[in-house]
Amino acid sequence: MAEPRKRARPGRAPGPSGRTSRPRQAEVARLAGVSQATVSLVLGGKKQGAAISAETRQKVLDAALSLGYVPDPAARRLAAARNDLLGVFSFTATFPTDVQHSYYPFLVGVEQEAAARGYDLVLFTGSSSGGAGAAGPDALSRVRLADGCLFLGRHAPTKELRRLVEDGFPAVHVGRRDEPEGLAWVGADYVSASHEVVTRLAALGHRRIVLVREDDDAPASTDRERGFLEGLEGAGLPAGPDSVFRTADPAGTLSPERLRAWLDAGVTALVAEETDTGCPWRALRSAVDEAGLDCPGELSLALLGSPPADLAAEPVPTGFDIPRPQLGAAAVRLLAALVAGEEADEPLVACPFRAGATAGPAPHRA
Amino acid sequence: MAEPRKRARPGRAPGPSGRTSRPRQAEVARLAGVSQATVSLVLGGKKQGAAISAETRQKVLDAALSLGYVPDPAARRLAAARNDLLGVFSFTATFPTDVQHSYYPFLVGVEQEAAARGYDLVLFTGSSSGGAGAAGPDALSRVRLADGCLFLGRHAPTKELRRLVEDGFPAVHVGRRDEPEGLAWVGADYVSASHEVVTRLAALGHRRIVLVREDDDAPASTDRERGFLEGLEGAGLPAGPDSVFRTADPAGTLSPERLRAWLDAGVTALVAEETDTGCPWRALRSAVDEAGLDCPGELSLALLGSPPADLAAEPVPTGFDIPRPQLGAAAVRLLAALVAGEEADEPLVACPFRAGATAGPAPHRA
DNA sequence: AGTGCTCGTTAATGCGCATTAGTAATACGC
DNA sequence: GCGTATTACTAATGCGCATTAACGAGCACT
Repeated sequence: MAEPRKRARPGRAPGPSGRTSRPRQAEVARLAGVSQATVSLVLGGKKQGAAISAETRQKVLDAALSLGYVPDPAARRLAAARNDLLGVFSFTATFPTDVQHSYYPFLVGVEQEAAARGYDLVLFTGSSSGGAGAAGPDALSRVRLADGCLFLGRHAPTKELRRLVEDGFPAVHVGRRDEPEGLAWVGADYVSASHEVVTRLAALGHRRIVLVREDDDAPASTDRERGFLEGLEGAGLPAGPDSVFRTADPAGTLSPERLRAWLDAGVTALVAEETDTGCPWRALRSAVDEAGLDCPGELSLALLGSPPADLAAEPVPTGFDIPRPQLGAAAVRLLAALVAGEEADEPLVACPFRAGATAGPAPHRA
Repeated sequence: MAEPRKRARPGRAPGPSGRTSRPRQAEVARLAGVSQATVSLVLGGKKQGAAISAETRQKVLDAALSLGYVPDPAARRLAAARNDLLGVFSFTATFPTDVQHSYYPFLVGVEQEAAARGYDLVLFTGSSSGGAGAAGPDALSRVRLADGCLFLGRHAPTKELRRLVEDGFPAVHVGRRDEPEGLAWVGADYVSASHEVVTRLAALGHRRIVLVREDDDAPASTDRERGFLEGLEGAGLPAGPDSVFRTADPAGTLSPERLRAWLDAGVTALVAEETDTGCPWRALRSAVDEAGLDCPGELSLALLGSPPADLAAEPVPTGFDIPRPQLGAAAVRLLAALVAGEEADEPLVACPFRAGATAGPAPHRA
């Protein structure tokens, strides 16, 4: 018969201090003079079925408190229960040094909502699974430690996500996503919001409006373009193929000359999409400055999203705000529902219009 | 002889799809014609001791691949008696809406270092343990589910922290801290950095320098004051009790008149400490503006810390930078050492001097 | 007194994996 | 030809918890 081995256990203070390891249910049970099963029933027991006398319950609670007992999340999980942990997985560092595309605003909402529902958050990182980036095919599977997981970032590996979804693991992507079929997501309603921006511009008298977007087919870009085009249509404006300008190399091609050309062609308003990097908007602003154009006067500008932090001030861009905290909160709500086995869905969050100061009445045609 | 019950297992695909649950090592073993233990050895085996023939190893790997086996992290962690989780506990929301005192810069370092060491992060929040704020007396107990925990924020409850420390739970506070004796911490070397700032000012010819600080006896404030006084002493300057000005209500008492009075008394440089709120510096700046003083010309200003994000630009304050990411990383290193049972300590992180543009040579006395 | 309850508690079991003692098989030495 | 290494693998065990069958005690009826 193998003797119980003594493994080195982390969490146990080193020898001299004489301290013991984290308490287990067994120790609580001993102290309370009951069995381990009883402890489990008392502590785990939000449930009804439990028939525990008030006296016993109290003894157990006291013992647990005095020992500072806290259940082991892994064991809880393994025993087919929940551990009240929600994962957050980003496909880049969650806290990038480059303050640009950070998930901070989402996390504000995520934290609040999770806290309100009694969940703690586990931050997983793409890179942490090996430092060398892509890691194994199980990079994502670490999230299974939690009851469910939120996914942030554009470049989620579809294949591995599909696996999680197929296994019925509760997963929610922040941002619209078609790829792994069946993956739940919450997203901002870019279509409606973009539509509205165009409608407002049209109401200001603009007849020729051009969308500047990145040359990337992320859903976020597609949605904005769709809303933009629908907006044009709704306003009875022509929507030719040259209504949309794609910038492969934004800084290079979006030149002051380009701007002049548009103006000459009758364009009076430019709409840029917001992205991680803020490239289109940045390029637009600098081109306008270089060309020496008067922004609300000669040319109206709008931004389909929130401006990057570093140029949020001064002329507040006309456009719409992405309610990121609300998005984060909505994601947590959805995830919590999935974890609970419910079938909730609340995919779209509305983006309020932001008046700003970069759009004005269309200038009278020469 | 209890019959194996069939529990509803999360992570198992629901019935109709006909999917079977994801494979276990046992299935891989069956397919490869070996035992579960062998599978574990092959798959888990970064270790040396394992004696596995190349042929068997390959069979197992093939089988695992063909079944798409991924290990269950919960089981892995349970069996390994470690969960590779480090806690992060803030005494306010970790992601405050108020962008002022955010822990973001720390988290950058914390995430990086934790990732590099293969730890995931559990985010606890003061409020998450009950919604209604203070929660039970065991609010802090939750952190025990991690292997160790980082504490952020000024207002950590000493009593509960003491409990954790006494139990040998690995805990590290970010920021110097005496209170619960034995609590490990990492902090910025405010003393040396403040000392240096004063030395530099003295080198510029300033003879009378006043420190503006909050009326709070946090270690961070105390340290700066100490460094400030030592700096004066080192430069052979007088350090009377009126060298330090405490602002109970900063905006109110730090008036332009106050400034004038200092100037009249021969003060040529003011040094403000940095705090969560940035109050002292903010008050100082606005008083100087109101008084219509020429900053580097008539009066030199220095900030003992990094400026708040919203007024980081324009005249970059002379002073020192707090290397928060490095602090976060150092905290994780220390915590990891404690978890491993080592006795490492690396408490102080140096703060580099920032030349800035708010300090210049002392004006010639009239 | 015996039968049928309900109530409170415990013993037993397994989740999926890592670990170690142990066994079978082959190689080596004299 | 028999002990001793060495190699390649398997059986058995437990991590900490949730779950459930089973059990003893008390009580109300026949």
